Amino acid sequence: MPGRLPLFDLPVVEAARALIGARLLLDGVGGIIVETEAYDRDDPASHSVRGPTPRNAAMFGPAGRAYVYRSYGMHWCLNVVCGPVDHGAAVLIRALAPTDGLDVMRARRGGVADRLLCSGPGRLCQALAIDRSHDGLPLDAPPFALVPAAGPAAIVTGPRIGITKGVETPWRFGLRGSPYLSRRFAEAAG
DNA sequence: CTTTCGATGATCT
DNA sequence: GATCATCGAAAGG
Repeated sequence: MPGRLPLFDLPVVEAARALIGARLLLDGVGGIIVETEAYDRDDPASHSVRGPTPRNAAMFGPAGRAYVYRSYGMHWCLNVVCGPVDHGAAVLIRALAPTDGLDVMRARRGGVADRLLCSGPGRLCQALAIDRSHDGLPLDAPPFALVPAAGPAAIVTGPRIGITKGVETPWRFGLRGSPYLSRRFAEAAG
């Protein structure tokens, strides 16, 4: 399987950490992943908790593919399916530090400040023009590209955002100090 | 600065 | 019919 990345096969929480610092591009447009969240198979917050459905089918397929779904009727969200085949776990990509195709992203995002181009799961999908047509596609092959981080990243951890179940599980991960996070992490004082 | 709230439609019960 | 893995504008301190 050419181009397949080892991190795809990690347990989903480890994969969510490993994806921090990786570069994600679609048609050459994108940036460095700075924020992720893990969603596991029997996780009350996960779309996969009640088993396969038409919407979440990609979560139960091979790792390394995209799971794209519509959120609140108007946004798209991108996940990386991770773990064993058919396991039903995925990493939500929540924010990028934009590095490639800035002008394209600015146009798609209606001229917002650069720090808001990809600082949120809905925002980054708008900036990269991700939609349902990308559901199930491999993320390490065209039109996508996914380049792992060169070395270990400084990672901050906290509870996931916007959910009503599993609210205390600390499966949100961010690149420490990045100005492109969708929200700040509550870092320890001192 | 913070909190609140409407938009908007697929998905699942 | 209820529930959203969100965003941005508006209102309040």
